[in-house]
Amino acid sequence: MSNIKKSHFAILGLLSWQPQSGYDIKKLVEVGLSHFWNENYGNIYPTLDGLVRDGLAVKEAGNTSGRRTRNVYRITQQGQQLFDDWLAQPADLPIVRNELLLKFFLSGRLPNKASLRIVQNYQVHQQVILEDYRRSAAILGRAIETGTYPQEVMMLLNNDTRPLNTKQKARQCKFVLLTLRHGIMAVEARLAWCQEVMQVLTE
Amino acid sequence: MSNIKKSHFAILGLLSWQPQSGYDIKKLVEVGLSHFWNENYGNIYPTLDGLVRDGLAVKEAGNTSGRRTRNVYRITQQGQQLFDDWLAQPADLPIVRNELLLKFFLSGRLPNKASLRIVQNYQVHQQVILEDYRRSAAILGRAIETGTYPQEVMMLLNNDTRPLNTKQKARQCKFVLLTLRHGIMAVEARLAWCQEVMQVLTE
DNA sequence: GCATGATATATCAGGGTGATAGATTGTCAA
DNA sequence: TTGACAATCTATCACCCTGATATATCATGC
Repeated sequence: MSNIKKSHFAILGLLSWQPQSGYDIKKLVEVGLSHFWNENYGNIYPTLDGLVRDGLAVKEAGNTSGRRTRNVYRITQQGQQLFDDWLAQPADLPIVRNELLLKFFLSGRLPNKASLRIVQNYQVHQQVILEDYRRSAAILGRAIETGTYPQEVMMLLNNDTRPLNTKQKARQCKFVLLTLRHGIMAVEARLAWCQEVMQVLTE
Repeated sequence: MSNIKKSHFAILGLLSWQPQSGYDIKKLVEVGLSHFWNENYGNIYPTLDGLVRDGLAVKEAGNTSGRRTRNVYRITQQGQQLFDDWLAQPADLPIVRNELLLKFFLSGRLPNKASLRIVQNYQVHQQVILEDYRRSAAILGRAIETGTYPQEVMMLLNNDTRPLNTKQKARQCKFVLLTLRHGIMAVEARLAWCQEVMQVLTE
């Protein structure tokens, strides 16, 4: 039962965050949640259909302001109830699949130079990601401090059209920022590991 | 092409580490690699069959010292070549699926108390894992320092039967320890995040 | 002798994956 | 204005991967 329909609940939960389309969900996960979650179309659309079938969400005609028709999904009270139950359950441990670390581990048979090359590659990639995260965090932090939400903030929330009151915005900003902090600290830890390993392997 | 046969190469690489059975592979991954990789039987056995079919590994009758027959797989030169090529390719970024963080994120709609409960749950679990990792790291560190490899070390290497020379043992210990350090630093970062978030949400 | 647990192989339904097709609309420059 | 291009949005597919479980053998201890 552990992994069954985990994405099911994830998508349901994202609808509880705000009503949105399948495309919005994909974007939101890509932009703001990518450091700890992922979803793809092949899963999103069938799941949304399933949610509607089970009465956990309803399909609405989205704001067609000039654009093509959007299917916006809104969570129902029944869906909200089911999601809240799931939220109260203990969660499984994080699942990590780190190909770079696997390569490092399996490079032990070769000379140190090969292992070092892998670590350096790791370092470069994580450095880029770190700067990206820090930039986003700075934008969010500034928005929360000043209480102003410019375009670039709303893009991080993937919410450039729907009106929200200030309190909602501040709350959303806060939780995106807090989870982003998790991503930043994870990346910093990886970079510290790179430093440590390079020292061990070159001494 | 990104994710195709990633496990394929992982298993091939584990055979390059040392010849072993499907059961050994499962154990090795569970014991020593679980913080950054996972494999399961449903994937291991078909993959091993495939490797043999493609001439990348050979199936040998394992040491049946009292036990039931073991199918031990040994990488071929062709397999080694293919694996080394893969090792030299740049790796994809780490994939993380953190259900706890997802729940935290989606609990923003509720009072702080709900979010705090999730973080506390996270903290407890990671604390247990950290102590476990630190225990293993201490054992490995002692073995490398002293050059002695007691039973408990060989269990961490999942190698309690096959004879290896001292140099090989030391090398294996070193790389298990180095990757374990990655796990430790990742868990420490998560715990630091818990601290930070609890402070923010209670102030 | 018998319960229990470790060792070991194998299989399966179905969940999850990336890639991509296809349709529609905004934009911007030539 | 027209055409190229990017962005928006829905949808589907083959295949990989997952967890759970069935089956069998052997060691151990009581």
